[in-house]
Amino acid sequence: MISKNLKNTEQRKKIIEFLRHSKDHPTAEMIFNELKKQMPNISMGTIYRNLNILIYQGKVHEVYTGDAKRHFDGNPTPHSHFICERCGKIYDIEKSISQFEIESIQRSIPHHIFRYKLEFYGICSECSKL
Amino acid sequence: MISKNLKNTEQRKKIIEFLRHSKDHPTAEMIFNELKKQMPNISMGTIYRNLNILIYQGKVHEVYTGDAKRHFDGNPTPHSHFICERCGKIYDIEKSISQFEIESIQRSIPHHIFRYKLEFYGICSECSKL
DNA sequence: GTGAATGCAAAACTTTTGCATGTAA
DNA sequence: TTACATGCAAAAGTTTTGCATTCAC
Repeated sequence: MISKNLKNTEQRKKIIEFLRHSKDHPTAEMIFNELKKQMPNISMGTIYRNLNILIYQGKVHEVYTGDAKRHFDGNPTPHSHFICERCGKIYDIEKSISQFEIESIQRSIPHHIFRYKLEFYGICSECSKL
Repeated sequence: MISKNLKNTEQRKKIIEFLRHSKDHPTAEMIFNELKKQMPNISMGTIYRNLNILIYQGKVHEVYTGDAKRHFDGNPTPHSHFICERCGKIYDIEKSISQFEIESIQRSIPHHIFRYKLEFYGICSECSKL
């Protein structure tokens, strides 16, 4: 269970900050390696514990690419993803589907939608060149 | 690398068949436990090896619910998912977004879309009652 | 002061793999 | 006959957890 009285630790702040500015959807290990430069003693346990809190709070989202690792996304603006099946790279896509479509789907089901995730899979423009 | 001359083994047939008829997006372990009733010696290695082939072929899809396990979906008709954040249950949603929206997004990016995945998160009607 | 968070290491899990054997085509 | 597939067990890899200590409030 996640406490209601969270503390604003240096580690947590650094993790959020890093994810806010990161464009490449890092894994826990990538975050760990990056923050270790500033905080040599930071541990994987701390990374994962904080990521799970941030996800629970909705401040961070996960992207699964099929590479068996979780990728984390701290971009606060609504967007979707394109995942290249050749190189595994994740691209942000600004354009999303219309609110109208979402509302239409919401009306058709008895469940209460809080948020949604839209992911595209294919071959990216870089890989197409090869 | 996956061979071009796949063989139609009893195990592979049973895995596809089970997924085709399953409505509840089982994990590898659930598939294993189910098929073990008919084939007591079937192994997890076989389950995973086949699932990965079937995914590669596009006959089976994966759903990530946030519970750290992969869930598998052999429903061949186009559909999206609603994932309950309380109970973790995955519901199929028949209604999807219009082809027009997808084409519009395709035109806005330089990458080549093969397929997409749409997932909704929230609280399901069962959990709302509690 | 007190509950929350950290670092470290061990444990828990899921998924993959090596290898000898079996089997579909 | 010969690739491909299986079963078994071990290995690999990611994520979680227990515990003593530290830290934010």
